[in-house]
Amino acid sequence: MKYVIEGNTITTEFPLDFEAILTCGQTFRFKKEDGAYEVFALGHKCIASGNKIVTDSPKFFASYFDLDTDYDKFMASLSKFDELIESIKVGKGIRILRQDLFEMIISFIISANNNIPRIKSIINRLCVSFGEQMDGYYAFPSPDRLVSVTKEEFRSLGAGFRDTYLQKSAQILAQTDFLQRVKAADTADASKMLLQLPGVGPKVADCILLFGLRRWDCFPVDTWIFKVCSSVELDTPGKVRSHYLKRYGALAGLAQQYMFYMARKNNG
DNA sequence: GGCCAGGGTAGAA
DNA sequence: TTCTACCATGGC
Repeated sequence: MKYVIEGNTITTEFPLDFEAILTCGQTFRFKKEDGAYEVFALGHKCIASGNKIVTDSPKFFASYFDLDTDYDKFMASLSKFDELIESIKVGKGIRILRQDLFEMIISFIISANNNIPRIKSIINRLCVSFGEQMDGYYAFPSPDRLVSVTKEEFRSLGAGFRDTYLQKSAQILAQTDFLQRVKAADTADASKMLLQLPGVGPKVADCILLFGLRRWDCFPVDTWIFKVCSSVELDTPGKVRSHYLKRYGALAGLAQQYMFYMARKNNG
């Protein structure tokens, strides 16, 4: 896989599908503007279209978009499962973004029993209200900033009943060495740790593991995935999860992204 | 107007 | 251990 950084522009020699990458549910901080995507992560911004990424932070976004990873071999490996062939065809441009752990924890606590347009707007208001002002946009707020945000302030962003979860989890993340310890833990231990955060249950923990810690041996089961994957035998989210985790192994998380993307694309 | 959204929690059984 | 009621909010 090859790409070139010249000045503030990254040009890849392979095609990129930003629509697939950004709308498969792993990030909420982007908007489409004149056919291109504006993408925000932590305190960075880029404009992405075609095979080009324009940004003041080219090295950051080369890593963010995971440009050093060859996905062809993963797709070839997963293609031996018949049920995935269609969704891989549809979502073949998907890449798993390398995102910030704290940003993922807060974002996916907000995602619980919520819909994607609303999650995006709540996170946007969170950044505008508490994030550092950059050049024409706002950074994702730091743990040190969110630790002093009140329950009422979280509620006023539209976070609803998630206000106390956000407030309590922000305290833990800002005032302990939780983030460092969970990064160092193996997937099983990291999962147990994440489940102890207020507002983090099995599904949110799996999303944080996959998107914030790059643990691909996870299979988040939300309502969309459950609709597609449940059956007479697999009649609970837990059964769906363990079945596909065993089936896809170290590539389960990537497989889940293909399935999620196609499920949402087919059903609006 | 009821149902749904990238669900989790507390309390009951 | 598993089951239920409840939790804000906006789009459909």
